[in-house]
Amino acid sequence: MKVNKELLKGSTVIMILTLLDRKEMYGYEMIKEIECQSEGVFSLKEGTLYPILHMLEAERWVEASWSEHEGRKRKYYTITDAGRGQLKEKKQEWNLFRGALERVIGEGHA
Amino acid sequence: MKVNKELLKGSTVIMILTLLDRKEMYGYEMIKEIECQSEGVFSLKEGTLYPILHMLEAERWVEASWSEHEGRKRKYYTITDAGRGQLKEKKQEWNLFRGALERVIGEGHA
DNA sequence: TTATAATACCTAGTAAATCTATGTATAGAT
DNA sequence: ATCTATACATAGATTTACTAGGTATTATAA
Repeated sequence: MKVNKELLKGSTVIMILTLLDRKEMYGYEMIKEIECQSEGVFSLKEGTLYPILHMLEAERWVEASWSEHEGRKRKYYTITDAGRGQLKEKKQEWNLFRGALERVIGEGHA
Repeated sequence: MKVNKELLKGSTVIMILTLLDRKEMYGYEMIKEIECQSEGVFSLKEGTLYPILHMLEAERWVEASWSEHEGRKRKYYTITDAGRGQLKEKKQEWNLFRGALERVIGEGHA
């Protein structure tokens, strides 16, 4: 499929980039935030999130820096300009996907 | 993730079951129909569709029967009651997923 | 005081979904 | 005669996310 292949990856990446577009965050915090904001629907696993964060860093869509908070080491991520561009693209992709699926399954008039 | 894992499979299955809930169809026809109704966004490959149809049949969500039309053999699929139940469930799942994602990425107020 | 839960990061291996590529076969158009 | 469209099918590769495991610190409860 044209969009969906991107979407499975996209639906996670789009959430991460959206959070980082609001403020810098660390991985563990993102998991809790996504769980909270989605009202428990998404419970991202660490084994899912961390590899994605490393990929985002390799793509230069985010930047990471270590800092210490109350004896704990945290890796804070910030979004880059390229990341903001990607976010915009992925949001358009999501709208395209959602619109197309709903045309097929007939939401809005069913 | 709780929903997404189901959704990648689900987004295709939900479309197939929706089509079959309207009328009986054969595989090749479904590909063209989905492509048309989604305005070209989804172009399901045969290598994707046929294994799914066989799975749906094994799950007893659809039933298949061969018939001939102008010298061509077609395998027509019809939805079962169990299939209609699944369709209802998958539509609820889609709404849950869409709602949760949009709460996180802030559509509706962004 | 010791065990457990919560915080905070990481990776290897596995499972699941879809795609690519390929095969068979017929009908119609060029 | 060859190419395109129709119509089915499967094997293997790729991609994505999960499971399961590992390290380490702090706070809480038994």
